[in-house]
Amino acid sequence: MSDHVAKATLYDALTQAAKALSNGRRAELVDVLAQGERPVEELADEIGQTIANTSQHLQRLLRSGLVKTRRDGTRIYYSLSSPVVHALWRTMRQTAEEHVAGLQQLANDYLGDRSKLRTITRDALQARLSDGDVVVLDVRPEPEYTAGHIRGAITIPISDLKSRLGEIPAGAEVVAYCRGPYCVYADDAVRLMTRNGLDAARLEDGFPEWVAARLPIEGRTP
Amino acid sequence: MSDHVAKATLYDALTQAAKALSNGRRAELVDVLAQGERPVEELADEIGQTIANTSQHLQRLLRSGLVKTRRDGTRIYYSLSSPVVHALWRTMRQTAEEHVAGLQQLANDYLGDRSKLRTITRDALQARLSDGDVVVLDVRPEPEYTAGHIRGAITIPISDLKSRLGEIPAGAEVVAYCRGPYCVYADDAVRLMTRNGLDAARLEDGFPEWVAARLPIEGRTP
DNA sequence: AACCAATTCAATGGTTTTCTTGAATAGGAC
DNA sequence: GTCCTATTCAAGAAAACCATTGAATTGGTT
Repeated sequence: MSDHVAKATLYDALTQAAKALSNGRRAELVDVLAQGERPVEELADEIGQTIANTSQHLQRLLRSGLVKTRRDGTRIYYSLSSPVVHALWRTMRQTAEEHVAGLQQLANDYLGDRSKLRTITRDALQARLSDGDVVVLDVRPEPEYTAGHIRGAITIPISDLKSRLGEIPAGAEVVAYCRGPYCVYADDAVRLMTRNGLDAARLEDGFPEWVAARLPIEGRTP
Repeated sequence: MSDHVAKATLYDALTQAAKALSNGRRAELVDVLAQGERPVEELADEIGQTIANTSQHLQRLLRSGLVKTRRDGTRIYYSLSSPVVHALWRTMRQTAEEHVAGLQQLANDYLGDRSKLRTITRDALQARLSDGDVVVLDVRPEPEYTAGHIRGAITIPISDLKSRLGEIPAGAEVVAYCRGPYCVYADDAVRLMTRNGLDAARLEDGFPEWVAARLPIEGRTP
């Protein structure tokens, strides 16, 4: 093999990870998988695609090594191969935020106006956790809470929140969190709780970042 | 716009940076541009493509915001928009190294056997720089040396090295460096010098990593 | 103005991606 | 074994991507 061809082949291989993440649907999948393992059908539902199509995207991720699978009876659970994959996704996001034209507008279109939402940083939340005067509320779908959550958090998925507001301990401030900076669940939760007279704020970014910062968690996530 | 469409559009936009880097030729371009700005014709030569094709790849990078241009007379110089772009390229590379099957084999095919090359870490080199008993040799093409190089390094492009071996100060150990871990120039230089009785080693990775580590440089790079 | 050099543009054809649809497979329950 | 469920496979069409070719632009030089 000529040097020229060998070089081209090597650089083609070096871009495989980028190719795997260069599709919006696969990016959504990685965003969900960063919360923990999930079976194909649930993933298809999360990204709003057919099962066949989702399966093909997942196999693309599998071929490039970014995810792995585990069979349990008739179900096949997908999960990220390692924290490096989530780090790549975060770096990619950051690069897009800084350099891709029009991204801010698209983010606003999807996320809505966040200027009126009170947010709290990871460090601030951790500091207040030890004081115990704050309720941490996980509003992600139940399987993601089960797979792992912030230590001491309670779970009320956003879809149930309206009818289960009464379960939230009264008196303390509520901090809601979800999947990350581009997830709207916590936004919706804070708006709903505020309208109902609760003192609510949103944790900046989400659970995977909490894990990456090595802050205390509990649940199945190792 | 429905929420569903807005979300898909946002995630599509978030993958733009990955899409831009998801092609081997564009990855090679970023690797070269990480050394400093270069005009189109030289870039085409570096990646072994036609000028028209190189121009189109560069404009793809430009549209996604990863590079910027500067006109000087009849030439147009391309450069990376910010250090974030190089960080993305490094993270991408690292992810591929850890997860893409067969990458090690392809790297060996192109880089050859490195086991007999002595290498020195960045920190070790910096420590010895103050002692002054080491010659740092930049074997990249001249324009890249001019754009910026390790403080105190001398330049002999790999293409000229054989006929200019006499210029290397005798007596001291020589440390050669080039573009990064996937660049063969320093490898070739160390082999050539060793065959000629010089005491030579290769700096692990290359100039962009030296810059990223905020070690001393000189030349035009800010 | 005429010419030249560097770069971009536009059109073409071949390849790869992506989604859809419907059939095939593999493990579990009866 | 037969049925059921979760997932994968296979085939096809529309769109995007990529290298090639030759023409068009833009700024500089004579």
